[in-house]
Amino acid sequence: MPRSRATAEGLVRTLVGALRESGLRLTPQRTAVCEALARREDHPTAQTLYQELKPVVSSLSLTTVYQTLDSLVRTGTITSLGSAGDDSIHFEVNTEPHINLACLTCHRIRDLESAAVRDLEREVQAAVGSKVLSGRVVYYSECLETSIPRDCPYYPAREDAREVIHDR
Amino acid sequence: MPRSRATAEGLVRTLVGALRESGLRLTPQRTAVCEALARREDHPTAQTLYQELKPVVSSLSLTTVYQTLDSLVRTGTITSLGSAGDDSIHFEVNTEPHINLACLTCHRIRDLESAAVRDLEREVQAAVGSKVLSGRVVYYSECLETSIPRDCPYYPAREDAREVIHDR
DNA sequence: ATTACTGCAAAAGATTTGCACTAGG
DNA sequence: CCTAGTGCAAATCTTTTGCAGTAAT
Repeated sequence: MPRSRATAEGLVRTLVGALRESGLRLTPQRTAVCEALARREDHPTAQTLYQELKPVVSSLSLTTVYQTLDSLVRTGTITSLGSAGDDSIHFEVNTEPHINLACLTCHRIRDLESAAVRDLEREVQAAVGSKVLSGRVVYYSECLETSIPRDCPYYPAREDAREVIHDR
Repeated sequence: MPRSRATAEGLVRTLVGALRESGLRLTPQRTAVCEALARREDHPTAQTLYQELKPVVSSLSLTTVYQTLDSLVRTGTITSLGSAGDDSIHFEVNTEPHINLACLTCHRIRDLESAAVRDLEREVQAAVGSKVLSGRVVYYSECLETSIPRDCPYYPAREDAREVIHDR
């Protein structure tokens, strides 16, 4: 289900707000990154965001994308999911407890609703003295195993297919 | 709870056996990596294993450690947990469904029993058509938040202080 | 005005790869 | 034997850092 415009706009406000509240300055570059994050339905990497934004915001550097993502992670408004079989870090804007299913074929990540994950959060926090900052629940599925690549939920597994699929 | 000798020996057999059954040759280097994995109680990285084994098995290269770990992951006998706040990949020998709690201070990972995680496995497999190969449930806690480093559940970061210090 | 933020280029690291040699089976 | 496996060094690639110029507040 695609994210509604209203939701996306709310997200931008959340992200930008988080930065401002952290005492960080509101630059056009940072705003652009926040907007892209709110707009996208997938789990982009720094490179992905950079490639998307660079043509539009020519005064943008990869360094700033990394820096902004880092700041957002520290505010807790986005989450770092780690690798999805490729070797780059994917980010998650959906902070609701849920399952991430990473496809080792196309390196895309799908979100799954899950009641059990909500229990987990509680379980973990209860078991730990220190504060739990974030968590990730990632499962890996190998679409090639089906012998029918098309069975990959995100088929076709092309690197450039990212913008085509919206199954967040 | 330390791993009993009997368990550790069983583990070595499991790991070595998995390699053999994959049609891979049994070299002293691979055996050494399996033994180290079975012996350790933590979640080592390739570098950690290399540093531990190199003095003993001088004919060991980092390349081989990586290659062996990769093979083991593919057999499903060990799991890749991803980063723990440092930028290296930690491996998990315990394939039982459980929670991994990573400390962002010392970059070590603790295992937590969890009934909910077992439910998760089922939930995920049910929701997906393709085969789920592996999964990881990792939560991050920031011990520094307590302002008392000693509150880190893993403090002090003694024996493998190498893993502990580097804060990229 | 301050001084945080930015882009760029270089650095840092972790992991991978090419290759010729070595040794399992 | 035969070819998979190995070490080494170089290569890759992602993420980080140093620095001097630029702009948000």
